This record gives sequence, structure tokens and C-alpha cells, in this order.
Amino acid sequence: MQRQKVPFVPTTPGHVGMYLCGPTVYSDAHLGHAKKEVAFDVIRRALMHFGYRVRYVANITDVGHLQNDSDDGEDKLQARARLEQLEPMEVADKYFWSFFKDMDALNVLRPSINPRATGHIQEQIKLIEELIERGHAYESAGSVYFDVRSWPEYGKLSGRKLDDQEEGTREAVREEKRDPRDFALWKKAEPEHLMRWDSPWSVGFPGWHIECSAMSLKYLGEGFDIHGGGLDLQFPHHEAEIAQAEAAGHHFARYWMHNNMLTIGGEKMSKSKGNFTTIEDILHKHEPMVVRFLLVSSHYRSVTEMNEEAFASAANGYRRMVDALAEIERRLNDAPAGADAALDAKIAARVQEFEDAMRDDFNTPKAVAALFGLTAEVNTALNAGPVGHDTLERAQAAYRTLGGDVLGLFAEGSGAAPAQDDTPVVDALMELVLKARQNYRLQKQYAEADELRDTLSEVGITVEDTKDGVRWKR
RNA sequence: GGCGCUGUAGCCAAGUGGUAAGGCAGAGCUCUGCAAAAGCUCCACCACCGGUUCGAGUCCGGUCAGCGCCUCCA
Repeated sequence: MQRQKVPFVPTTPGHVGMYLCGPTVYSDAHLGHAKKEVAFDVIRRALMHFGYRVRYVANITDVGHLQNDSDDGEDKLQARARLEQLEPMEVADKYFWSFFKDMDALNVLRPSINPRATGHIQEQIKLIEELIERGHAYESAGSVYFDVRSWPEYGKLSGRKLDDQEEGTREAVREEKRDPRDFALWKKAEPEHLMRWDSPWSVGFPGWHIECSAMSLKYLGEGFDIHGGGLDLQFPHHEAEIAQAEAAGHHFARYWMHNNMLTIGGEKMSKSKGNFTTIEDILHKHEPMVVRFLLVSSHYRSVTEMNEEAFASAANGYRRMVDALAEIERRLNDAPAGADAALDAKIAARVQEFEDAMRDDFNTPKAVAALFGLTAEVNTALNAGPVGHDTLERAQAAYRTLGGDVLGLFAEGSGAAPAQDDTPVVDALMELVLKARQNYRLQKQYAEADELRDTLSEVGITVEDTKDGVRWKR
């Protein structure tokens, strides 16, 4: 809340409670969601790596909030439902599942608790009642609004002063409100509004911000550790969350973390601009791990530019690391016993470098650089000759633990859409083809040998001749 | 108008006042039947102008450019 980087000290030693603002499930998740989810997934994984037990709560917003603040705004879920000719809750469930399918593909760990707004109407009503009792909220025409004038701290997170805010920007300043900046805690439902619940004030639906205050406090308790979300939610959403919770007498989140936005051609990717790429679409063009690698290659607080060149660069760079790891694991099969002290020291230094980077506000680009440093050193050693088994295991552990467990990489084949496993067949065929090619080569019939190699290349199989014999990969 | 962020090589991207990490692309070399892979080498007057300092990409002021939030958005 000091609006700067500060040392982290959890409430309960050894434990961390994290809350992340999740998606409103009314359309496919796009790359912006991926950046947020991966950013906080890495933070969670890093905390776990450093020994914390993490309770990770990420909500799903499935209440249909209005598309804008004017009177006739349509509910987003309902609008989608009309388009797809579904019940609003069918829409919510459809995109709920597709969201998890996308996140699984990106190797984002599932939350410890995944509360849905519609399942916590009672908790939200209770919090609103507390606010009314304390004089920070008032009912007006069946709706309930938060009284920002009654809460001087409103604005502390985003560094805004009420009086600086431009008035009248909104099309219709609702006369129901005492102040145009008051925000809805409960809205009376118009007759055509489908998602509606009983409340002391009207049949209606909760305001957009109240669910996060209610659910985070319910599952993480008073004064929980970390609250995360996109930078674009800082104001008004998170500001409102804090005001509601604290005005009602609760201790709210102690640390706030915001991921920055993703740009394409320098412009923010967003639903309203229509310049977004869905995760499903991008996964048709790029491996999930490449997408994830590109995301962790920039810092969560920085803007990430995503263009085709960046993807190509990420694909090649990631491949280099994967190849090094694959070679380590191949060599483990017939490595001599013992260790290589010089390389051991280098591995330990890179591990240290990685962990230092992560400890400094989760500096993933720096951590990735440490892995590339490791890659160069390991490759050099592997080129030089046999490396001891123990050392290879240490190198493997460095990749699997840091790149794998912490950054969530090297999880090819995980998640949705597992490819049909044709490995045994391909292996057998490759053995035959390579044997034939080797015969051509021994008889110096290079044209024939190269033709085989070129044909394989066309179907995505690379053949490499090395000192130790032929090797292939796809 | 208010609040805030950013400008680092062709691209992506770190950078705690003390000679500018890393990756991709590119060039050369080693290895190789040729390739590929890997390794080595090369590749930045840090938007501009002032100031503070022994020393500034890093601090201060200004200029220019771009972006975000203030309305739904991750």
C-alpha cells in the first residue's frame, strides 16, 4: 500500500494466502488473461519453491454485470446468452470450462479454491449489510450504493483524490446516487434481467466489486497476504474492494500486486479494442510452452509486446533449452559414475543466480537468463566429452526444478489435447530409415542419403549426424 | 483535465550511480561428406537538452514521442 516494492513478510510464518481476480466467464480467454494467469502462477510456484505453503484463491465471476454504467446497460452474460441462445448460466459454465482447458494447456496450476460469485450471494449480502450499519452505504430505489464521501481513504491504492476525478464523463449520472462516484453494491433487477436473487432491498444482483471482498475474506481470512490482478483493475475495482472491506471493519489484503498489460503493435490488447487473440487461436499456431516461455521472458510488471517476431524468437530460444535438457537426459542412460567438480560449481552458481532473481520481485527475465547461462555451460561440457552421472543429475534437476517447477516450463504434452501416442511406431520406422541412410553414407551415396534427410525434414523430423552417431528429433 | 507508466541494438527484454544481462535474427570461425546441432568471436554514442556527482541508462529539471487508468476490460 506504499505504492512501491517492499519486503514480503507473511502473516503466518511459512504460509501465504493469495487471492487473484479471475475472469468474467462470458467469452473465450485471450492472451491478456494468459499473461495474468501465468504471472501469478509463477509467483505462486516461486513461493512454494521457497518453502511456503500457499493457499491460492482465484474467483470466477459468473454474475452478469452490466456492460456499462448507464441505466439501460445489458448484462454481459445475458447478452452473450441471447447471441448463443443459451441460459446465462450455460454461458458461464461453457466459458468456465474453456478457461480451465486453456490454463491447463499453459500449465497453470489449478487454484486451491475457485469460488464463484453466484455461489456466494449470501456472503455478499452480509457484507453490504455491515456497510449499511456502519453508515458507509445507503439504499436508493431498491439498489444499494457505497458512499465514497464517507470513506476518506477511498483512492489510496491508486493514488487518486476524489476531487481530481473528472465528473460527468459518464453519460448518465444516476440521480439515485448521492455522489456520481458512488458505486453499486446491489442493483435492483430490471424486469428483463435474468440473473436475479432475493435480498433485503430488492430482487436483484450484486455489484461487480463486492464478490471479491466477500470471497477473499471468507477463504483467506482477515488481513490476508497477497491480492493480485491486472493493472487495469487497480482502479476502480481494487480500490472499491478495499473500501468495502475496510469500511465494513475488516482487515483486507496486505500486499497488492498488479501485472501489466500485453500489447500488440504497441497497443493494449483488450476486449473493447477488439485487437485480442484468444488463447485457443494462438495455440493453433504455437506450442503452449512457447507461449508460456514468451510470457515469462518479460517481467510481470512490464508491458509485454507480442508480435510474430517475438513468438519466433521465443520458439527458437525455448527450443535451445529443451534440446540441452533432452541431451542431458539422453546421456544419463550411459554416463560414467562420479561427478565433475568444475561443472557442479557452475550449476550451483546458476541455481543461485536464478533464485536471487526470483527473490527480487520475481524477476523472471533474469531467471531465464540464468537458465541460458546454464545451457551454454552444460553444452560446452557435453561437447568436451563424457560427464559424470551425478553432475548430469544435478544439471537435470536444475532444469526440472527451476525451469519446470518454478517457471512451469518443460511440460510438453501436459494439459488438454494430448496427442495420440505414436511414439513406438515412429521409433521403429526411424530406426529403419536411419539404418538405410547410414548404408548410403558408408557407400558415399550422399545424394540418396540427403534425399532421405530432406524428406524427413519436410514432415518435421530433423536428422543430425554427430560424433557419437546419428540423432533425430521432431 | 486528473493520476500513472514507458522510451535500452533489426526484434523481444533485464539493468541496485562505477566500464550495457540474456534470447532471437545477422556475420565470421571450429566441427562436419554436406547439413544440422553445439561452441567461440563480432554486433548499442541506453529518445533529446540541461543539472547534481570524481563518475548517470540509472538521481533532479525540462523537451519530444508513445502507452495506460479515470466507463466494461487481465
